[in-house]
Amino acid sequence: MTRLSNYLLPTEKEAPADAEAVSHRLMVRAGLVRQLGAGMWTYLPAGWRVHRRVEQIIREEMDAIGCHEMLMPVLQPAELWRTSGRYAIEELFKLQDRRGAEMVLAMSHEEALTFHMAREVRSYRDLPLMLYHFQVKERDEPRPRAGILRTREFIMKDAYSFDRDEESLAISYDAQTRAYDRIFDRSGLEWYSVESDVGMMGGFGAHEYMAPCAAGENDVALSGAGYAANVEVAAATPQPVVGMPGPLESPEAVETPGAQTIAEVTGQLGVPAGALIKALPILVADEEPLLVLVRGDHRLNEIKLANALGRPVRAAGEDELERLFRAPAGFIGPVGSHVPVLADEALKGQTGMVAGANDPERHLRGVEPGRDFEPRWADVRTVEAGDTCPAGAEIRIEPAIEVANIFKLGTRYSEPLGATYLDEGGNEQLVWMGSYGIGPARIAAAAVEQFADGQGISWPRAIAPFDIELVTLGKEGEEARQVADRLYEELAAEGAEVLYDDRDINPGGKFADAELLGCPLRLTVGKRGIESGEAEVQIRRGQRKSALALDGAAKAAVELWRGLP
RNA sequence: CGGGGCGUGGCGCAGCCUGGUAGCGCACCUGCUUUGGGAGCAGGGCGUCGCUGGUUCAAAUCCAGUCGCCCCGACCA
Repeated sequence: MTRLSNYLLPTEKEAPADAEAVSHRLMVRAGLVRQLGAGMWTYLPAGWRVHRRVEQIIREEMDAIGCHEMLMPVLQPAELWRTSGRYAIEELFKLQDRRGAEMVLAMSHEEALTFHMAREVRSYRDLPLMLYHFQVKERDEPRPRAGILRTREFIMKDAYSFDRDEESLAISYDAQTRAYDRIFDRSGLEWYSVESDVGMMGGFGAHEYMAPCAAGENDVALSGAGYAANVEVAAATPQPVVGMPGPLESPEAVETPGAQTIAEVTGQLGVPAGALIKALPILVADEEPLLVLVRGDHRLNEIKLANALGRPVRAAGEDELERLFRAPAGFIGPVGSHVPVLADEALKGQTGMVAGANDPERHLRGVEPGRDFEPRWADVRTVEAGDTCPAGAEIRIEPAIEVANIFKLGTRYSEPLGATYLDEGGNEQLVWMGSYGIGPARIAAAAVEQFADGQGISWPRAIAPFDIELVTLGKEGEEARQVADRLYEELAAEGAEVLYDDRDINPGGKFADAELLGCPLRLTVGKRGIESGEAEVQIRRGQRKSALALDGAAKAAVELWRGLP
């Protein structure tokens, strides 16, 4: 029995001054969560109920595809992470025990589970396997933010698949995909899955599940034709440049004294930014200079560049510019470059372009890639709103929270940790792995973001802290109290999870708190309704009110609840 | 890692520039009234002013250091 008079639900009229994100403000105000430190959050009872409901949906769908729940430690030997090659990660918390033995706090559990699989799996007959757990992850985030959206400690459902080969991995991956689709459909979120970056550490296929909302940390490129990709990897046809200058027989120097930025050059020469070649000095693997070219109105996408090269990249520093590129900052250009040149596909076939002349006083115009210099070509620019997707529809870009990701790991962990099996022919083979994560807290936060209104939270019914909030306007001993007490029992008998506001405060305060907390249905029992034999029911989303006959009200309310989103 | 901001009762803030023994709203407690949209009146409780050191007769206020928290960017296996 959950009576508000005997429950910890500390609501606040005002949000903490430092809370910006809608979910951060509302979850604190509604009494769901409280902060303990930077990126460290406590779930109060109602908040934890939300988390557990999300967990339960995930649990049911994992179990349904033959993925089995287990539990692994957060505290782990450092040695394991040295073996996998992940010990150097800065986000990894490192510590020592009293004897000085080195330990880590796990930020995910690939090492631990692969370690076990390496010992327990021996034969092709033992595979495939899918396992998961809900466990705390610890990450020394450079910047925790937005309440429970990005924290240093959080609970993740992480599943891992173990297969004989790539084909079998594809089947496991498919099963997980189907389970994930069902999980997000059931959660009541607005969501979609997108292609994502596979990262530098191998892997060869990845999707992220995104929940669009203002507080989202990711930008997603979408089109009406169904294209959906994280801008980290999105590819599209660029918009044409209007007002391009005509071609020239050969590049021609023009005086552009001191013009260092795109704006200054376009201003002095009277050409659109898209007519310029932006030259970016890049260091590949911290040592090799590379001049990367993008159209003047485009932005370089370092992730796409790193993926195209298969090696990490970073912008060159000022001293490295002089030393390795032998060119002055701001005036660098591809014609006569001292270092290799890589050009973005958007520059292919372009004529009449303006490029730096490696000279502070002038630029070159009439430049043609392929004629005046020979670059390596790759798609390395950041997609923009208004570009065209591969199916021909216009791209829009919107922020979204990454609520889950699925990833084909391949043999990234089985190899260093020695997870192998013997095939039918008695040959030792590496196990093929996949990993599949979901952040329940992010699902909760995304739901708050997506469905909040001026009054507060409006939970999808599947993950609300309670199904129904029952408000009585009667005090101890009054009829409205006795009728509500009875209704509470009837609702419970119907299987509803009910929060009963039996506090002795003004009606306005109860209504305001109920709308702030956002349970999908509110039932109100007051003197006025009793006289006409009715209880009032309000659907939180949209705040539509109607009357239910007190006789049979519980059944009717639960029926109504079933039809809600 | 770069930039910016903030630490004064549970929450939101004022006071700091110009040093003189801490205040407002909400919340909380008691009583009476009120009871379908955050109610009224009266009374009351709660503060090492983040911490340490310095200047001074005197520090929330000035100086130095330090810790914590937030925001923007970078980063995010």
